[in-house]
Amino acid sequence: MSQVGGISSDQLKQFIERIENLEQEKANIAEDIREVYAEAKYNGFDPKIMRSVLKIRKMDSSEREEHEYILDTYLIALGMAVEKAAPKAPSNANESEEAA
Amino acid sequence: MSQVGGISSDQLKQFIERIENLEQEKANIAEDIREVYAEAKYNGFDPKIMRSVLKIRKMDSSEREEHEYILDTYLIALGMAVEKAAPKAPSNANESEEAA
Amino acid sequence: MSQVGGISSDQLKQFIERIENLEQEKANIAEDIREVYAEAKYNGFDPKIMRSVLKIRKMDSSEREEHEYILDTYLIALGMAVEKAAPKAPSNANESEEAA
Amino acid sequence: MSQVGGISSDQLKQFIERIENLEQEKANIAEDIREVYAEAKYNGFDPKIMRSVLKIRKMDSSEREEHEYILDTYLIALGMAVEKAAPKAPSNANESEEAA
DNA sequence: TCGCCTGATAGTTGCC
DNA sequence: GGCAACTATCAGGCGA
Repeated sequence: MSQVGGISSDQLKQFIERIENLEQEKANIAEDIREVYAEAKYNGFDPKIMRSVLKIRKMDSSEREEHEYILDTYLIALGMAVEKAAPKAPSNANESEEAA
Repeated sequence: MSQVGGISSDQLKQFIERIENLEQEKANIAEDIREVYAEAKYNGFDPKIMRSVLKIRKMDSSEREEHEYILDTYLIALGMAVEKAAPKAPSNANESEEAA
Repeated sequence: MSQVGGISSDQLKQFIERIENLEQEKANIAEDIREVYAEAKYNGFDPKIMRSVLKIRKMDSSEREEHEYILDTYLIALGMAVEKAAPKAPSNANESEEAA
Repeated sequence: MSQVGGISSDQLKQFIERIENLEQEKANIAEDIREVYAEAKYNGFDPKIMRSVLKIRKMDSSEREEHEYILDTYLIALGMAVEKAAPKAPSNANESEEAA
């Protein structure tokens, strides 16, 4: 007896359980990721910056350029044409900062 | 001259500032809320419990529809409103069970 | 030479890549889940209802503690565990009642 | 009769209602913000970029520089020293990515 | 007081 | 292309 009101309850159950299993796997991996962040943090890396790095690596360069181009246009329009961060000479920009 | 890079900088500025103002108002209110909690705490009320009360009261309004929604779901799952579940091919839904 | 700017680039690279791999696995599983939904839908099941079922099953495990939590909250609110709620000034708590 | 188990239920009610009102105001403002975004979008502005602009305006410059400095350091350590504002030569920007 | 952790918010993605 | 669900990020609250 697997027919209830015209639908196959067994089949539904199969689908439900497959999804539940996959959700569980996904949750496990999310947990693993959190652990890696924690480990990295313990080793002195800033998780927040790591997320920025991952985001940059994820965006392909064309996408990144497109976004930055429009953003620059907006900032210029607002009169905020920020000289972003002196990309040429970061080495001594603020060495005295923490001396870490 | 309010056109920069093909966009209206004045108009953009207006939008940005309106949002910033609203964000500021929102932040102020959040601050007010924190103050009320602090005041309540000072008067001997446990903020954690207060949050529970708020949550419960909030649920009370949305809970009913949620419950009704779940009830409907059950009814549908029981085939009492199957037309919603399988509009295309309810008649042979189980036949394809093994075929998949 | 794995020290750049005072940090271990090798170690950082390890962390970044571990996370990227895990993220990839997670994305794959999310994709699998979407496929299961699609397959179920193809077989006549409403994804929305399936999500409800999942939600209900998930609640079933956490529901008990949630209910107990709400019950506790009510008991506390009713003063049956007041020591937690108003340890400092329970005696005159009501005097300020009208002052507000 | 406003004392229940040693706590002032009236006073509690006052606090609860004040918070609920504030929460409501906050929700209204959030709604307003959404409307401004919608209006801006209707006028041809990209909401996503607008959010970037707002974020930049929100961060004070020292904070922004700090973040970018560390980020650059990480990217350099990973051999991804992207010439941020160099749209001219993106062609080999990521070649070094795997070379490291 | 610091670090963790949960809940709120913002952003992204997939679906219609 | 808009809408809705889901995910990730962030900030505040909590406990050690």
